[in-house]
Amino acid sequence: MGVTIKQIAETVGVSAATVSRALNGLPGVGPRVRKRIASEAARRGYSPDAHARALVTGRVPFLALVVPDITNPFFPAVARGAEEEAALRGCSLLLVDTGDRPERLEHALDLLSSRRVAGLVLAVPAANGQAARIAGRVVMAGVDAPPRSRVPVVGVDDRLGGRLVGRHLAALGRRSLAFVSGPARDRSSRLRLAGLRDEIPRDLLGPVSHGRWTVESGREQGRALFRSSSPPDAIFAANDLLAIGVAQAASDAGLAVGRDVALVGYDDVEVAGLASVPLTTVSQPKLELGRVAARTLLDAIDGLDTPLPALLEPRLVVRRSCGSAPDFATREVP
Amino acid sequence: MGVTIKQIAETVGVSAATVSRALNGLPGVGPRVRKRIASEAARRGYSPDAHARALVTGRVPFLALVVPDITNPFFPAVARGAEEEAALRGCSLLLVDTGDRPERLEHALDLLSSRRVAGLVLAVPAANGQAARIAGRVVMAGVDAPPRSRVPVVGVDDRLGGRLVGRHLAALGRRSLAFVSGPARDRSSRLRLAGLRDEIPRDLLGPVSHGRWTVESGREQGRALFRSSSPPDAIFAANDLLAIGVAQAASDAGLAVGRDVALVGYDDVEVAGLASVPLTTVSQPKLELGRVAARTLLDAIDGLDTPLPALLEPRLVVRRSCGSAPDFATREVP
DNA sequence: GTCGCGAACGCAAACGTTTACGTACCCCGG
DNA sequence: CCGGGGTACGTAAACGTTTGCGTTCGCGAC
Repeated sequence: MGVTIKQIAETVGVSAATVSRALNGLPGVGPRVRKRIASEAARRGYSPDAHARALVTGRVPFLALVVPDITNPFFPAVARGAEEEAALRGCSLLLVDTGDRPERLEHALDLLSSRRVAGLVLAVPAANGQAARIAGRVVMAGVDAPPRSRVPVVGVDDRLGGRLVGRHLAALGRRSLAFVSGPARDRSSRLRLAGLRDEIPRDLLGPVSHGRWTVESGREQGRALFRSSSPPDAIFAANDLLAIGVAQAASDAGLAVGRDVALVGYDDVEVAGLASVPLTTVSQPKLELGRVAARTLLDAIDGLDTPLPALLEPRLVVRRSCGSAPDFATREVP
Repeated sequence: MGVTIKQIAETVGVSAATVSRALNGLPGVGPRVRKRIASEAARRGYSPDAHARALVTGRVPFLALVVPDITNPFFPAVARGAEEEAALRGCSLLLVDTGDRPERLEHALDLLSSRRVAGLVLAVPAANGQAARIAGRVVMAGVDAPPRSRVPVVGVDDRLGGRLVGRHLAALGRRSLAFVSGPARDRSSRLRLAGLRDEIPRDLLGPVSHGRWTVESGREQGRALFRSSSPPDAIFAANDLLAIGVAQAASDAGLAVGRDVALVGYDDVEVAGLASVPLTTVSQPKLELGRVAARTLLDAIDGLDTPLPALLEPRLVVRRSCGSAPDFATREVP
């Protein structure tokens, strides 16, 4: 620990420059000296100081992933994908959990300007004012870019996801379909609903309600639905947690999910497959989201022509909450 | 971006040293110059280059958390705790997901020796051979240290957790208790069983079985139990995923969890509270685990007298899988 | 024998900070 | 008026690398 290039140079009897070249595999050093340097470096357990190197080369071997809450089952997979891709390019991954505190996002931007990281993968919304400071070193993952900014976005096609659900539900022959959702201002809410509308007959769609992206909110919205005079016999929840809440409300009302009411979620978090009645849902390619975001970012940093914003494809996972019952197994629909 | 201390020094008309002192709040610079420097720095958007600073001070503002699989619902909370604590001390958190590949652990150790990070929080087991390279800059979180190494450990008291379950189960008046567990060689399996034994009458404990820490394994072990001639009426699963699997097996066998069979899990991952019948389980203080681990590590790095290895206390969370039925609410037992 | 040329290596500057040390200056007590 | 001490600054070295440029040397071609 703490052995420098100079020390190696001294014991081998060459200059520091030669050691540097030898260890980096650059030409300009003879095979004999190269061997001696290599073995001496290995013997002393040398590894180059990253900061000195970064100082002169200008390259920083770090990316940061900024998430609102790593505890939310959606993000760990994104993190894993991003880390894998970063590792492929010799980078490590910083994790910044904002916990919805804006100061933490500011801190992440500071990481950039102090050159602690080479780039940022933002999985949280950013304000316009911040766009200027981040040009070329940031990509958004799963969230919109600040308006009128040139920040590349990689996301998942929410409208397509909605269409997949619509197609599936339309084929089921239910009479009344409700849409249970998160905040009305969230684009993903709106796009998933729009996709749904694309694929179902007009008179099938019943009540549309909004709330937060939580189990509790799902339970409340579900309760309201089942209390109504004409309760729906099919429900699309724009989120798995909401769907779980709706399932609880159904259970409270004495209704059996899958028989009395068809239920579809969104996201395919782990809970979905393990719920009391396994949830039919739309699976987001979370791992790939992280992977593509990291790749796009690294390309942008390396000055490659920034590829067009990418829209990944979600997948419908049919389980038992709509009546079809392939046991606990998962049947996928392309 | 890219404005240096010298440039500021030049436009203000002082030396670089003075700028450095002013910006760091050190004495030795008059109030007038200090103001001018501060405002000029703010105007140009200066922030100090982390690598140059690290190079001369020797301090690195990074910690790394090494986990086997960030997708496992146990670790995100640990990460969050570690990151919060690190942020309090001005450090950011690297995430290394080994995916059980040993080379990735080696890579994490390389992070240390190349001084990319100041220390490591290891949530994966390490070999003895690696202990030497990491002295004083590593703490283990939730796993054992390599044998005969002086690496500090912060963990959760598994035996106490087992005792909590034992006490709860003993008070229920069941006749036959089975223990369903992960690999027999894992210490946590053994300790949780030992704690259970501490608190229940000898003749209550029935079959003890082992497998992997997965839902499938739980389902298999559960199936075996319910097929036997004298099936247990209480089951302690050493892991929530196992418990979920056991619940599935019970359901398959036509048994109602909470009535026909009491079931207790371990870990309190999110699924536990959302399962078909909410799971009574032992909650690990995951957030605190990460927090304390990070704190211990930072103290050790700062040369403070390394505090004794810490054992955190788990908590019993009573839900409905043992018969008591406080709705979906959670009643905690101290 | 000389010229030239490439290979192998050394020299030294540079990256952006921090910090020990030196120096000028001011103020006050003698 | 002089000396001493404190304050406000500047100078320069150092941290560990990388890299452009120069030097030396050996060797083949003429």
